[in-house]
Amino acid sequence: MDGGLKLAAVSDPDDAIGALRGTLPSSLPPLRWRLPLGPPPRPSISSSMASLSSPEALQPELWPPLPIPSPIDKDSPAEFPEETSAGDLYLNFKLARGSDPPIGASPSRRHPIAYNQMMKAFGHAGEVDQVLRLLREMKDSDLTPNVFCYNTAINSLVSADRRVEAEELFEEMKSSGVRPNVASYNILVKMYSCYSFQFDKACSVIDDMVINRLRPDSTTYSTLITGLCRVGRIDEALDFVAIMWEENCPPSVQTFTAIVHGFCLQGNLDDARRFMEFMDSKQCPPNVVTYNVFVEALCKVGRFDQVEKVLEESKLKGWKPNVVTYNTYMNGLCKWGKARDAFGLLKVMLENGLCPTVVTLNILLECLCQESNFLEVKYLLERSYELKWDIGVVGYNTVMSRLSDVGRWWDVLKLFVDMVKKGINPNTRTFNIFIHCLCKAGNLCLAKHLFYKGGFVADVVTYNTLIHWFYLERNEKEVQALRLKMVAEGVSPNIITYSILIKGLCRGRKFSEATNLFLGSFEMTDWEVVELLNLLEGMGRQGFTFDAFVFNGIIRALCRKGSCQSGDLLCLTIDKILTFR
DNA sequence: GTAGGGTTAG
Repeated sequence: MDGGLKLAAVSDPDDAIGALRGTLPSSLPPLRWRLPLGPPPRPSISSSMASLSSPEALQPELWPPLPIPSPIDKDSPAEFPEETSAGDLYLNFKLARGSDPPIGASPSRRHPIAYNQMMKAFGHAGEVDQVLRLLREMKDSDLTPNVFCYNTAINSLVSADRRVEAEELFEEMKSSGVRPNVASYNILVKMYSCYSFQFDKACSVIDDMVINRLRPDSTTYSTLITGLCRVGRIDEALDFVAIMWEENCPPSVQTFTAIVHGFCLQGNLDDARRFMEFMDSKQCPPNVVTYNVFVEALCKVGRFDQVEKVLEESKLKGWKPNVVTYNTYMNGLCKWGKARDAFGLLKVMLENGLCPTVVTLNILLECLCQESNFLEVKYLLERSYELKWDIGVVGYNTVMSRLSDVGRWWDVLKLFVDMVKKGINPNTRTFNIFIHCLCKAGNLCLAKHLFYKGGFVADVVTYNTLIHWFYLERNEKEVQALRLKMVAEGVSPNIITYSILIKGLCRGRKFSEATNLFLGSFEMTDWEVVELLNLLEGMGRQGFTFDAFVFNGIIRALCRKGSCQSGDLLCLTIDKILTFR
């Protein structure tokens, strides 16, 4: 931790944490690419096409006789009057989904609270531009946005990963005379800790809080801990747990769940389980969210026997599986090709009084798509409107993505039109699929036009897609323009970006020079640096040679981000460089 | 009565 936050080393107030720490992994992610923990590969495209060309190949047994859920009554288990087909099942689904406000709507009551409620609803629906429109509308009239309104708007920008705008709006709030409160700062901490993994900046925010006489609270620390755990820096996360105790701000189940999640992300299920036992011993037992995290990790490695055991023991352990638990379980089964078992879980959910949500349906849709069971999918899509089955943008994206994978561009276009006709707003991912589709179909020109004129906010995937295809065309001018726009828009590159750029530069035989240039353009997170080193290591094994340009570039990038002061990452890099030679 | 932290789908 190299940020400005000045925290004296605290003696660990809890021996158990200290004892546990001794067995924990080091704070940096493992040096080598981790072995994929995921499921076996998807079915091949050729088998997909085969199933499409012969309807007999459809497997109706994928839709086992399923019960009709009775109207939702959360207090009593659903009844199963009779067996029915999949279509009838969906007819009876009541999706737990509130309606979103229509685009362009304004609150009828001209009051900050009314505005804030609508802004929050738009933010929840991912309509950040609508949130900003309402904020401007307030400012343009005689209503002054208060700290709640600003917090809502900044938070929605952060959730959409529009970090530059979030920072600007925070400054605008201050210059408008609205004093940020603890929640405002916590939103910024979340941005730096959980979205860009710039922990030094997150700590600077906490410094600012203190300077402004605001005391970091449990949310502040939990947010910081969440980010650290997401990049595998569990040891440092535990340091902050110790600080929380020291500061009389005891960690909560949220704090601990973030740590369990950290272990799970590393595939370290033993420590995850031990940490859950530790939670029990601290009278802060794991709750349903903690168990959901654990169930997900078990699913990823295909330990469904263990999942069953965890569910069986739930009553004994004092927690109740919820919809997320079952969705997670179903998703795991689908990913491991156990479609039948996943569909079978619908019945179990209903028996337990849980109603499937739009997420459940999207998981099952994805399941069908993975099996390229497009006839079944098509049937559901065509009838979804009359069935009142709210498939939503995620469902459409799922199907469009898979259709794009198998080269059915025309069907992607038809679905796009279909969703727009139904009033479903395409999102960034929809555009990404569309752009990817255009690129694969050889119409890079139209893809570019859509990117610059399409009126949507591009994310890192959009940039990656276009950079990849322009590189294949050896169009360095467009690549350069995209890189500059990416920086200007505050879109952070991810490991895929680095990978594409390095591959592209190698193809252009300008490896050393261009990599150096490239490394100088971006600010990298610790995780990205480590992954980049792994990438270089892999390339080294394949016979690529590196020179001082490359290593200078990495070290300069590290120093730019301030890592030279902390030393750990720098030492790691230098160690790595020595192994390359 | 309004804002911020842990989990699921594309």
